[in-house]
Amino acid sequence: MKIHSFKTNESGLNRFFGPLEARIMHILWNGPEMAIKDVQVRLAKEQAINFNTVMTVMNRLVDKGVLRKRAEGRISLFQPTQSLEQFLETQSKELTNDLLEEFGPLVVNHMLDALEEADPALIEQLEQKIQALKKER
Amino acid sequence: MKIHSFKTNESGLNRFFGPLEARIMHILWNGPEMAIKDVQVRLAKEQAINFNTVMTVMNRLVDKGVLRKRAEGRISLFQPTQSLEQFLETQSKELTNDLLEEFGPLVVNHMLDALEEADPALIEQLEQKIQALKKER
DNA sequence: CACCTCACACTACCAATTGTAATGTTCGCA
DNA sequence: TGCGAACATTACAATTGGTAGTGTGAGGTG
Repeated sequence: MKIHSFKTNESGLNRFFGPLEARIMHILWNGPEMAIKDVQVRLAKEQAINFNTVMTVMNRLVDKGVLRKRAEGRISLFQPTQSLEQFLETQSKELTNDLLEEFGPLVVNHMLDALEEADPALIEQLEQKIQALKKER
Repeated sequence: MKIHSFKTNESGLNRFFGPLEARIMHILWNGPEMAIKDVQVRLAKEQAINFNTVMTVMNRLVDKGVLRKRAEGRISLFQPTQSLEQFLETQSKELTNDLLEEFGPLVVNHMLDALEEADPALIEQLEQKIQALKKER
């Protein structure tokens, strides 16, 4: 399975995951390989949460392919299948492709506006890349 | 209400709508203001479909703000609140902004690759726009 | 005038997704 | 040898989208 929806009314990891899923991924991405208990304890620091709830969601994340589960004796250790950077890289690439594929020229028109608003320096960066690409040929 | 999610595993209008919703929007965007019956008849040409099913989904689309409903005597006429062009414009803009906001420089790195793959001419177009923007200042 | 039909409203059910949690099972160790 | 921790199984609730039955009201026709 994979991520197949990008939520426009959320932000951060919540764009890709449900709220509990997102908190779990956040923990796993900012720490070492962990057992369910470890995750549950960390979550419980903010909000009491049932162990089984955490287990269910984590196993679902395994089914989705974003977590890897490994048996270590009688406990299971979990870690993301991709680093956060890889994940964002993959997602942003996929979304960029999808956007271009779906909207083509329309998106090009927005890119500059969006870039300027987000960070004008990015426009420079983009131009550099275009120049580099041209030289290549 | 509005569109909250962009599906990466679908294409076309199905990225924004459920399958039946998408077919309904397609019809409404490619024809005049219509009654439920009109839409149902058109849909039924491909697949038998219950009048009430169509009505329910169309009313939900009104709730979501993508259709406008207008009483004409005892029948209701429906039409999109935005033209298809406006809708795609809005969506692509929103998504582009979201993407930049969420990923910033990461997306810039992908844009060229994506552009090149989608249509190399778009890169030209983008460069033109950058030049135009520079002159402006 | 009674009635029938048609358009619409209301309500409900199903499947999938996500959060929640009770109950059941297994296995190591005290 | 039986307890407790970790895991498995199962299920329920809310939400979203597809489906459709039943109820209501208004207009035309016999």
